[in-house]
Amino acid sequence: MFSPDGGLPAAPFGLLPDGGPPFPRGGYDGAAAQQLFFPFASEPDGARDASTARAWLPPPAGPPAKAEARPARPCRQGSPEPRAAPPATPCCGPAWAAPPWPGPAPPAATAVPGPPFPGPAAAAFPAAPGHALCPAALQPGSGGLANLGSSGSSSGAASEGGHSSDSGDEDAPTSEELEQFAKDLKHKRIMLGFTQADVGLALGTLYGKMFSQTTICRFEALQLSFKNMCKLKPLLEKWLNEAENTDNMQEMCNAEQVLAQARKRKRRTSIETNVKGTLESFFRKCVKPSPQEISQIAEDLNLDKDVVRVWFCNRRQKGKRLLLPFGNESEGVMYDMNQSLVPPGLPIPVTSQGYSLAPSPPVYMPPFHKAEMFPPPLQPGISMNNSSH
DNA sequence: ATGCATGAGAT
DNA sequence: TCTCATGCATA
Repeated sequence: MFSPDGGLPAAPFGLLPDGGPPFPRGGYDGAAAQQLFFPFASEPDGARDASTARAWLPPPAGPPAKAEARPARPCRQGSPEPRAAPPATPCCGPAWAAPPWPGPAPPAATAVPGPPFPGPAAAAFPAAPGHALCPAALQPGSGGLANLGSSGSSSGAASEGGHSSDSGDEDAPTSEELEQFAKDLKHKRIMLGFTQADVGLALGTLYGKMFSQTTICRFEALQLSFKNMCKLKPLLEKWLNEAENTDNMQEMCNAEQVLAQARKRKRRTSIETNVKGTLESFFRKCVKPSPQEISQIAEDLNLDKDVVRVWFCNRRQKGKRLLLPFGNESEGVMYDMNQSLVPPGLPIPVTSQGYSLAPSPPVYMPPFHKAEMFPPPLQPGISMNNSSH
């Protein structure tokens, strides 16, 4: 384990004079705070322990028992995911604190102008009995999906920033609905014997926009932005409806889409734990170091500059998931991503991965305001200048 | 399930 | 150059 205090690899960085703000740059502008992420921590290990498992309890009716757990395994095609055994006991709820999303449907909804998805979902998609499951057949008619086909890139759907808080778009699901749906989806999916990868593939077959296991996983775990969740929900809703009403689901999954993604991807860098710890401490000092600073850090840590840059980007993204958004003061934290994330006095939990997870259970973070922001409460031992003595 | 990477669009 | 959505690769 890596302890930020003592164990820190003597960070030889010349930068970050212990005194003032290590990095001059400010960072998070309003925009950052806008894209709300679910605050539930979804840390790999213990981070998400029992203590946080509060939000969702197994459906009263004893979850697994639920249904026609059809033995038939719809589609098996190398999806690595070990078809989870029926959740004998839903002990695995991704404990996530009260939905941090803004109650009133945020802009996102606009992205999916589709039908209102009435509670029971799917009404819009009568699960055509003999549905050909042909992508084309399912295309847009219904409405919202059309949007998806596009880019697949963030802005594609995200660009709807505006949202005309009136008229027909009031159908943006509430956080509760999303939460419930995600839960439902996962449960039913498992009951039906599909893996997350299967679902992602099926979406491609059905709607021409395929998603990875990762995305489905994140959806179920509510680890996407509210906007993103809103965008995907209709699709998954339809998939679910299809899956429950058709026997040909296999076909949808089988999708010959063996997309030859021969795109050479940079080999994933594996950052050592202690190095991560160092990066983490830098992050606590400044979430958005300047290019020069990044270079410096990279040099000091013997990492590629891009690796460091990307690390910070990802860390910021992750950070948003761990923090409650502004404007949610009632239960949230007013962290200022510009600088430190660590409130004074609060010990910094460190995961097995050496990450400091400010709020394990986000809800526990005492609310405080920007005004009360403090200087970078660096851990004594983490001093960036290796002056631990 | 999640860490690191990519790429489009926004700034 | 950043954010955001997304995915490959891997723990």
